[in-house]
Amino acid sequence: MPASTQPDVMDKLVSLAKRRGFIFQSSEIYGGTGSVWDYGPLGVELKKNLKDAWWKAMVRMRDDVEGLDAAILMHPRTWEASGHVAGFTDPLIDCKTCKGRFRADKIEDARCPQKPSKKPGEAEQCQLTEPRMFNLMFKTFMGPVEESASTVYLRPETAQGIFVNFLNVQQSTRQKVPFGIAQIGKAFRNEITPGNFIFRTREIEQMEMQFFVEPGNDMEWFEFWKAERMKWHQSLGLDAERLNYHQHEGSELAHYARAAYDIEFDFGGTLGFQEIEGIHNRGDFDLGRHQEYSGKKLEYFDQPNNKRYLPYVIETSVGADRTTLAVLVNSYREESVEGEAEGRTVLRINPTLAPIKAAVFALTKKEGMPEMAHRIAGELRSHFPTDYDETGSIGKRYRRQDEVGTPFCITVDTDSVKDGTVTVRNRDTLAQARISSDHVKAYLQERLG
RNA sequence: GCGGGAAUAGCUCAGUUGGUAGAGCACAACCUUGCCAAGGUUGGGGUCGCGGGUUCGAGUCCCGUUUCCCGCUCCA
Repeated sequence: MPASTQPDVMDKLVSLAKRRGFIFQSSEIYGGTGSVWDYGPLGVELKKNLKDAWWKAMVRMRDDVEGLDAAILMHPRTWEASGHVAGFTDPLIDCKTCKGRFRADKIEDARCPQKPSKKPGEAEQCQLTEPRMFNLMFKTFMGPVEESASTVYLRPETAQGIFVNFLNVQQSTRQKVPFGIAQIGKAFRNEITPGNFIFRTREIEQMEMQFFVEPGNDMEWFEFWKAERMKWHQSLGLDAERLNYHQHEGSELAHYARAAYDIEFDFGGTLGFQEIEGIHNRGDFDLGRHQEYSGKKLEYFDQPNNKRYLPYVIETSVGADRTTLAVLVNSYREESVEGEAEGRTVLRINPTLAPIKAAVFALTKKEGMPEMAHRIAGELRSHFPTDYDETGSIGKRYRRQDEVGTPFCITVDTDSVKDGTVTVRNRDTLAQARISSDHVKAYLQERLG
């Protein structure tokens, strides 16, 4: 993992996010809930725009990917088949003396932190506890009476909802392999060490696509999606030099994976490069296991070639929360303005993702300016999120909008009332254009994409 | 989950040897100005994370707890 050369803006971003209504800590008035966050008025717009951009790229623009929205609660056997009941249940051993913690199945490799030359248990002061289980899946009950209800889990990943619906989707849409199924949804993990704002949380939103291919074509499609997904992140405006691939090798590979790459983003500071998306070749592990555990055949029938096989799966899995954070980190700037003592804080967010697209100002509260500005704002609002502001100096209002990444500000002045022209100010260039108020909508639509 | 540190207004912080809380910025109203955070007046907002204890009296001392940060561990 390359070291970060980018500044650490996380603390400033946490503060800005709260002050301006992007992200709040969950249940704050009760002291907060560990590593769970709420998206405020601007945050929900930003995240929704991000999810819409993904959905458009993965589902709407492709005829070989279908959408799905599977339920969070699934049959408990799903998680036995997927390997989560076993894989999520690691017996851990603590050392009371050296304060170390080790996985019971890895204890042979581990070294005692207090006596690195020895293994835990060999160092004379080491006092090991009995192995304890840490299940990272959230467990709950289905049925009103707890004692007689069945145990169910909040899904720790969205992928299994796609696998169990593989034939439903294939048959209902008459898709032929190769094709994919995409979905956006919540997943839940009892992370032992969450943190870093919305980077690692216990309730996450994933954007996943499982692409089903004929065995033998899998690595070709793996390379295709690996490249495709990198291009997508760059299309969001994430800087190319802040993105890189990380290949999983050997013990890093998950139990299901034949090949895996992460796309990492440089969050700056001590966090540095961290995974925002995983591209995995899962082979036929999942369909094979579900076939075995359910007793239902999940094979695909290739009619022209009269072949029957379990498809291999290329998975792309991106965290919506992490990518939202990446967009915020990437766009945060503190800039000096020529001739100004105070600089400005600006989010240079891709206009497609910006929570507010335009803000309309009345230069003063006199001479019919507020009325005209309100009228323009009202017209724009039916096309995209639009803000109205008439308080404070004009410069202050520009700064307010810069801070939340609004691409365009429209100002109504005394001339506007007379001749119908307004000033449109560009967030990034600070350039001002004088155009007819009748053309504002078209002007913005052209530039917002 | 373990060890260490922290928690006072929306934000950043001050608060003396224990004596019932302040600043700057932000926010709201009004005046003024009028195209890049100008100025003035006024105002709202904190039972000092939460719960106990010691004390005549606790933001301050003690215990517990929650949350956050750092380091382990974990991230299948």
